[in-house]
Amino acid sequence: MARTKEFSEDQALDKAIEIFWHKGYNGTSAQDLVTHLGLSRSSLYDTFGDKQKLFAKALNKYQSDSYVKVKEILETATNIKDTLTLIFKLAVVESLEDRITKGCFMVNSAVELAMHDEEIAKIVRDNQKVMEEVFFTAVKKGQEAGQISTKQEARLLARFIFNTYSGIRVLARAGEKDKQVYDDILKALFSLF
Amino acid sequence: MARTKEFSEDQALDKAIEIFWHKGYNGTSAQDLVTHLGLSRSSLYDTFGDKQKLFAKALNKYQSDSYVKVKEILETATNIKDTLTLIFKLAVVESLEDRITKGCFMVNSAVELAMHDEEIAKIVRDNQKVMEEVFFTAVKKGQEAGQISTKQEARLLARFIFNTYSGIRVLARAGEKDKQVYDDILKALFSLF
DNA sequence: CTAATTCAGGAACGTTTGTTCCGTATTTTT
DNA sequence: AAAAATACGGAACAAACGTTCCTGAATTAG
Repeated sequence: MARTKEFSEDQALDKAIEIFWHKGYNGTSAQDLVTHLGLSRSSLYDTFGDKQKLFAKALNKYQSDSYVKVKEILETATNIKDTLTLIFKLAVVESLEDRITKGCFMVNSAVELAMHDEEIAKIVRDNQKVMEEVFFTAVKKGQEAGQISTKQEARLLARFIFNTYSGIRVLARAGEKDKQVYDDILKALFSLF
Repeated sequence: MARTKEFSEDQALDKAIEIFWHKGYNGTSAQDLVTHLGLSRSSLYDTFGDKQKLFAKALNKYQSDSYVKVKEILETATNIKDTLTLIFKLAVVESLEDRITKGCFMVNSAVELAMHDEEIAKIVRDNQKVMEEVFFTAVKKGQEAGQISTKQEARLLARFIFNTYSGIRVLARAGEKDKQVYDDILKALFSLF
């Protein structure tokens, strides 16, 4: 029927994630998107609708990608406590290294947009729900295997893990570069397990 | 020499805190400021310079006000653990009640601007420093009085308190309305004390 | 009362914003 | 080969942006 797209929609979305992650929704202009995605304005609008729709699609992809990643890691883990430690240590390394996409795209979007955009708010809340569930399942498994203390309920620990993660990502976004600060937080978190 | 101002600069700043807190920096337009502060454009710019300067002044006032408040409460406290519990329970109530200025203005600003505005980044980092110090002093006092466990170092606990607070404020900003979620987080936090 | 000063309101500025439209190139189907 | 359909680049759009300037009113000092 017609010409084929010269770009991959998925790759374009990854580029959109990058620039929105770095600059936020309101901080990213249409020109920024054209430049960073390497598409013309028409292709961009023909493919994704408008800026808000593109943002929602990008955030959805980010949530899906990161969810699948964490879920897989935890489901194939033999020692839950060690694996959780690994996940958090990786988050710390990322926080200290990355110079562009600091923090967490989901946390940033929650703070900037959840109050003002119901579609984004729903993505954020859904992410929270499924992430809590992933942690919950993992903690439960860890408790049954005797790797995690049963002093606290699995639900409570799952929620606390998620909350601590959010805090760390804010810290990273604020530019905290002292590894000791992160390590203290991790030490405190894992003292509960 | 001349006419006196018809408005209080301090009250105007409080209004600026409100609107910036609610909408963020990039989400707040000059017209929003004029409308919400009740000043003319000229008065606004004559008094505060420009939007960025007004924001920085507003954030500075917010940090100063909230710092003084927490510091006073903790310094006059007879039981540190109970007082910390009270502070966090109040934060939860605010998170559940407030419909406008959800979350924490400092956390929101850190996420939105710290990477892109060095002046704001400095305010955020300074706030982090002094808040950690307030918590540190309080925890230390609590440990010496036997109100807080000495199983963890005071420095570590102070950092963890701050981090958990950030997380809670993100949760509130995301629109979490389930009190049980907040209570679980608080229960986990205080199980460390 | 006059002069000096600073106020407040609103028009106006040039930019930048997000979005649309048009002309052309390219590919696929008939 | 012709026709249909879509991608592309860039010009063009109105609206909103942050900021400045101009006007006249108000207040105080001399």
